[in-house]
Amino acid sequence: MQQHYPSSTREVTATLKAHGISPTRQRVELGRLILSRPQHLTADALYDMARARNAPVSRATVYNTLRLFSGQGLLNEVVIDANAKYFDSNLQPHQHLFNTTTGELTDLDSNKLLVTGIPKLPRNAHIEGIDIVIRYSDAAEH
Amino acid sequence: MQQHYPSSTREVTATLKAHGISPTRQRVELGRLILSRPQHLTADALYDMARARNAPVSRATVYNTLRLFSGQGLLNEVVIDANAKYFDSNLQPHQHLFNTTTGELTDLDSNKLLVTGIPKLPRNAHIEGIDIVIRYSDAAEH
DNA sequence: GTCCTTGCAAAGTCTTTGCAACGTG
DNA sequence: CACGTTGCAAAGACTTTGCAAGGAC
Repeated sequence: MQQHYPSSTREVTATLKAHGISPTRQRVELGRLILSRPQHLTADALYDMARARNAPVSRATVYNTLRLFSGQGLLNEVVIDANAKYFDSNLQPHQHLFNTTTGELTDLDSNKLLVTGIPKLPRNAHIEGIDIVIRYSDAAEH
Repeated sequence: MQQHYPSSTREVTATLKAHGISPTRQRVELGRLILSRPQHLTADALYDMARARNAPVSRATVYNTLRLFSGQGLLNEVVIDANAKYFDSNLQPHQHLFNTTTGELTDLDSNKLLVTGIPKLPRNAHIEGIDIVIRYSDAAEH
């Protein structure tokens, strides 16, 4: 199932409504910034982005909106390390490639990676997800 | 290669020295608590543990010591989600099983899980590690 | 004695919250 | 108008740091 990334005001408004979120000006602005393509943003990066586009929004609203979007299934939270909490607009199952030298985070298609040997879990256990992060550095180790 | 988990004062002292860490009373106490077996502890849990054993150590020292131990390769940091930063005394390659209902975090043997399909990285890229967390819940979804 | 370590308290960072003003229907 | 939302500033959780007192060798 392909994912759609809404970019226009109208599209974002419709997406928010479809997820039970009332489309205020700030939410639509933030939605256009983060939902329009697969990407990973921190709260701070989104805040800066909004200001840069002359669509200033308070930090509180950025945090509240990200929390709301995640709760309503519009974003996933990705924790790459203790100091980097990203919100990911790509909702397809996928994995991450993290360049520890540059901090660059890229997506890997789910169907390219295969994990085998997952142990049996208790009968009532329900797997919610498998998070995979491949970390690599650019610098050669000497 | 099997890993040894030092538990006596003497063993921990030797381990610290072997890693270039001067074995002060606080460090040896904390080392005995966290290095003696494979486990995952947060800074706060270690702090509480030390107090419970009548080996009180300040929070600053707990944080500084955990940072030092990690930097010297005695511990790994594991981030399971945005609100849970653990220090893991198991240095063998392994993966994590995280029960989202109870918060329980268990280790999986590296050789049971197999990941295939890792894409080619640039020539000078060096894979530092592959972090895998399988999240599951106890509750049945109705 | 010299240098490193500790513990306290203060400062920092990131995130959430209380609340009055504001907007939307 | 009623209700939800925003923005500010304050509060919170967690972690780091400055510095004087204390400890290791």
